[in-house]
Amino acid sequence: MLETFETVSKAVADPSRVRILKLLEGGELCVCQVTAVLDLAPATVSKHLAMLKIAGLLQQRRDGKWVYYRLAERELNPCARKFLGLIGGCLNEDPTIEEDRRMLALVNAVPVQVLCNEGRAALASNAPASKAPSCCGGPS
Amino acid sequence: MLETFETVSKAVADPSRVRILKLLEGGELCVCQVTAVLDLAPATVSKHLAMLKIAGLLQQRRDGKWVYYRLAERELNPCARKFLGLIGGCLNEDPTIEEDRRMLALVNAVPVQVLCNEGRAALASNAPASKAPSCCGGPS
DNA sequence: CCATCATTTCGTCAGTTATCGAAATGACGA
DNA sequence: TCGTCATTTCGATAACTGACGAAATGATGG
Repeated sequence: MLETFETVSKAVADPSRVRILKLLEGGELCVCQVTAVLDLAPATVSKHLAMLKIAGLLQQRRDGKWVYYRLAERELNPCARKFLGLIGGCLNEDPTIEEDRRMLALVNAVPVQVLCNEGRAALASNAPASKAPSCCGGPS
Repeated sequence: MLETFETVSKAVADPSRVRILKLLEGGELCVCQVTAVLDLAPATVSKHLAMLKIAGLLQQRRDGKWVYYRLAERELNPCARKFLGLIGGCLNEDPTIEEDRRMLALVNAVPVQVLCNEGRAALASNAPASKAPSCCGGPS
């Protein structure tokens, strides 16, 4: 029991992994989507996801080339359930978490295939229109 | 906020520190009492306690030579409060935690001064009477 | 004042962890 | 069957952490 608690609490005791958990509160995401939001190397993100899964906090689903992760629902681990509940009630107004949610909105506006090919570059065109002076979408 | 969460969750993500928190659910204890139960070096215990205090999970009180720690009550940190609540509902049947509680009962049966002088040796006489064959307290 | 003693801080060591790039895996489509 | 591509695993590196003994701190009691 203490060992399980340790596994889960260590999994949660890292900002990148907490950001992932908060992202997944909005529904499942594939690895490349999470990677695009966090702006980390795919290998790093994959490892974080694996750790969260081992702790019983996440579940996995494969769909073609892509692997989707989501918050564990029927997880057998009562400790993990408690931690998920705690995190659900936390950090909802944290600047980093809010920024991640904004970034996620951009990510969701792009098909997964495009995102995987282009990475964060795929988001630029849909971004807050900070540039693009000449045409398309000006105040008319 | 994320930073605070990280501090608190890292503080909780260590078995020794969780054992301390569970011990203190029974009320305040001085450093040497915690040290006797955990069977770690005083410096190590002091560091753990300091970390838990910085995270807002513990409060401190000095009484003469001794420093007493207790679970934070009026702590301003909502994150710490949530974690304390979670831990309060966890691990109550964990073998290590139960053993710590048994050891704490022995520790509480000894005056603090004696405990500080003799360390764990002060507990032997009150222990499950595994030795002491000749006199005093036989079944008679 | 000074010695004592509980606690804390300092310095160090071994073990762990987050991160990355490179290579391996595994599923899809030609 | 073979190449492509998302994901994972491997290997290495830098930073962090838990543990300890030794020294510093700080309050008590003579």
